[in-house]
Amino acid sequence: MRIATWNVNSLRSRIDRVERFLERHDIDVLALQETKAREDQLPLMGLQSLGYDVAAAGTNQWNGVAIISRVGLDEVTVGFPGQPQWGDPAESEARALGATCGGVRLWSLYVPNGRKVDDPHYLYKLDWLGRLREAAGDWLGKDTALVGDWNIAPLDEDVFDMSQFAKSTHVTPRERAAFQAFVDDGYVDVVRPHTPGPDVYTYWDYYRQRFERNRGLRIDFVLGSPSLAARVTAASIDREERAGVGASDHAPVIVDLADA
DNA sequence: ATGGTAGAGTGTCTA
Repeated sequence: MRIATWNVNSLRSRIDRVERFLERHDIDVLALQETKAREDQLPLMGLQSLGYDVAAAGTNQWNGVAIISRVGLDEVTVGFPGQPQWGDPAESEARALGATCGGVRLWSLYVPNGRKVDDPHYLYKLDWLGRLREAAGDWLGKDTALVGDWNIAPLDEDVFDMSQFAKSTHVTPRERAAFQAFVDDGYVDVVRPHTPGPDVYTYWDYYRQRFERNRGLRIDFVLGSPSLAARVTAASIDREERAGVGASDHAPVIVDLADA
């Protein structure tokens, strides 16, 4: 089974790229973030004609998560137990969607950005991650994948220039500790071992031709429970998808799983 | 410190 995660930065504006991506890589399950669409705005027809079911959460113009699957889409859950709220509850719920697809419990996660270190959104981000960790502890014994845009660059090597992030979110010790806590609990970054070398980035800002100059961040991750991590046979970052006119600012991350 | 680009959708907000 081949799963993928992609911060698509608007599903409606990029539906053609999404459909081509699914076909090009023969994807079974795709988790999306920043869909920026209400349920009634989802472009379903092309996806369904390709054989996929779609589940989504999101009601505003900034967040939104979805799971697209052709191997089953069961036990769909909007939000995780204990998930903190921010503003409109519907906005908060648009950041986590769980579903069981082909025997794997998959969570499409859009971790709060945090905005600025002195912004209340930063504390919301830390609280959100802590609550997710509490909930995810109960899923360690199953085939679980926590995938999506974590809005954290855990290591200096995940950042094109650390000096530019001296006062920024995404790299602070508290955010990195919040990420590391999942690893300490037993969740495994299943992609890094399969992407050796310096080209680890998954996100390049639209500003200042950051992609063309390869000035990126690694903030999109697939964390697997021990039993899921043991099934991983391959993983890659689809940098091609970030190129050209009409690209998202994130690249998709792809993971292959052996049969259970 | 600010600005640069993109997407939501019309006046800004978010990233």
